[in-house]
Amino acid sequence: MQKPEPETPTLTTVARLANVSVASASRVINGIKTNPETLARVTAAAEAVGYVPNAAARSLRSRRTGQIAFAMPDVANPVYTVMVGSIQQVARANGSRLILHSTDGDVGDELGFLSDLKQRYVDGLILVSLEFTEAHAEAVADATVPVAVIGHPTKGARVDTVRPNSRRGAAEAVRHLHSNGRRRIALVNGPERTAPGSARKLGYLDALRACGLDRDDDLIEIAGDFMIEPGREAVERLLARTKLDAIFCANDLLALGALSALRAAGLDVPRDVAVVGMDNTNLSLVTWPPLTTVDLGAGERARIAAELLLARIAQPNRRLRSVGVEPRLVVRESCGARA
Amino acid sequence: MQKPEPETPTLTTVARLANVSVASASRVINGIKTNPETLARVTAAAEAVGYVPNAAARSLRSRRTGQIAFAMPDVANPVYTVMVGSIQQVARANGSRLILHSTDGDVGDELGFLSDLKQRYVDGLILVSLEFTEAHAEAVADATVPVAVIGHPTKGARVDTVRPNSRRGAAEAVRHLHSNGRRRIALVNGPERTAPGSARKLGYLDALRACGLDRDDDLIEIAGDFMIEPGREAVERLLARTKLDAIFCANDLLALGALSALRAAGLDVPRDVAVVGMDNTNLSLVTWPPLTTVDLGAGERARIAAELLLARIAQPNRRLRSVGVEPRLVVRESCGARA
DNA sequence: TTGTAAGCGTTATCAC
DNA sequence: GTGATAACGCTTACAA
Repeated sequence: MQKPEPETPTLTTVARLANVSVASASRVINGIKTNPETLARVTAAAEAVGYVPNAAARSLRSRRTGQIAFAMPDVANPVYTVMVGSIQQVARANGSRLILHSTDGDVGDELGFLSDLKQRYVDGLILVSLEFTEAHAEAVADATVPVAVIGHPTKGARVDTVRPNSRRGAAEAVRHLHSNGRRRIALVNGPERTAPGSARKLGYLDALRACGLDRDDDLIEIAGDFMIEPGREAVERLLARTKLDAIFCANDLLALGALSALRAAGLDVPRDVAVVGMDNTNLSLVTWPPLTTVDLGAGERARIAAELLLARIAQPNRRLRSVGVEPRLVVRESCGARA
Repeated sequence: MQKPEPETPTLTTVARLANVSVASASRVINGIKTNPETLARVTAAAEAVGYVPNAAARSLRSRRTGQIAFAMPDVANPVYTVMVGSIQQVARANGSRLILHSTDGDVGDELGFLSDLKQRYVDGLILVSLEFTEAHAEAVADATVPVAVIGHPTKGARVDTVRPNSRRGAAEAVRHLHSNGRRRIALVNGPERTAPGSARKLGYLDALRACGLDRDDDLIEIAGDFMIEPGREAVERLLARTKLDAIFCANDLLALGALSALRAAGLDVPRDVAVVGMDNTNLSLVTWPPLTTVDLGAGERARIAAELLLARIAQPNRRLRSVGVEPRLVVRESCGARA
């Protein structure tokens, strides 16, 4: 009962069947204006044999792959999931496919991926890098396809950029805590060598100054990573060494860890300790109590980055652009006023 | 200051520089055994000009793209995020790239994607379909590249398959509730036309029977989708019409919605109402109280699917395989014993 | 408007 | 082992 295995039809097959040249067939397939007569014949022939153009041949010749890539630190962090959704929408509207790559925040892996771009399997890349180095700038420079960065590239890097303003966002969060009567406000940060880590610390310090609070390094704790478990451990260390009535966490995952550590310590949120996170991920809605957090516009940043990238692919010499997206405090129950 | 734009080097460039034929250069690049002398020369030349093979040309000739695709219903559901991570590991170990596609559970979109496969931009597909129809089976049949399905394909579909056992998982969850003294156990299900929807309902009914509980359709509510908000609404409807002391939710997202509705109604979990979810997503750890749930082995299923797919790509005529993954109840605080 | 023909950059099949 | 050379399936000048 083995089927006679029909050869996959090529453009030549179609052309022959329609009694036209491959050139004409190609034109019809690509929607280039042609005589209605031949158009009909080619369309019919293509339909008849179930013709589908071969992607490799097409991109070899046209130098377009119809694919863009998105490289991010961590697929499991919902903030990037949101970005993926956003980018996929733009890509789909453009008829492009999306290639995903999770770098685990590893600089070496990022550089490797940038270098892979030279294979030209993709028309461009959207990169989220927590730690954009000079090496990144160089890798981008000889990448042969355009790169759009979400984050903070080094000065002079030839990339379109979408910048969050997490410094201001962090400051807003801390000021909010202060205005609710909190005075011992801790910072649970991720690694400070990263762009988010350094910006959020600066914002925290900005706000302390603005509120007339003294900086107390006992209130600053660094988690090994922007993730739940490190967040929990960081808060355990904090609780062991000092008193506090509020914690600003550098992202929502850290905040989830914080909530869990506080609960384990028998502390009530927000009565004893208020907590604020950052990113406004869907997780912040399902914690108990619901998490006050700072929305850095992940979906919007990703959408803009995708649009910038597609625009540059279409027009490689346009001026570089850099767009900022402003933060927005989202108040929920995790940081009510002091009892 | 415009650089003189060095042409992107091709294999010909390298061959000329190394004073060998393109054929030899190609062999070296592909690690085919050659005279150490020429090997050295080619390697040096390639290095010197920064040669990188062109993906399109390569796959046009070799009929391999080095890419696999993963199509799932919803990027935002953490259960699929876990799968993505798992698949990416296997793909990376194999030197393959991963293309992601979110179908929104839309059957039409799934069929469209299957049909796109004919463009051959990918060596194979891993598909999660909630509702695998005859049309899917046909689309797969003339797909020109292998497909592995996570879920329940129709009989006779020519695909490697990884099956969850959510029927048994659901039954286990409900039996657990019963053994904790619950007697009015509700089911919050997703659409029953889907495979998970129908399997989980069957499991629920199995367990009722096994525990000697009567079926009461007032205790069964269907959410419009396997998501948080529909889960919340479903529970509101339930509470409005009947008494209950436990809810089995067909996935974790529904359970999050349930927790939120119960809280809003002033009910304590687990004292008044116990809740069990399904999928053991990372969300189940961060709710309050932490969610008892059924692990259907998402990561493992995805890993196996990826391995089956790669094996078939390497060996298209091997026997079709179908692997089952068994569920595991994960007990947390959301369903303690009756007070 | 349509056809002819020249590649795009590789890999694979041959002789040598 | 190595080198010509013919594809792979398509797009695109250019000529008709």
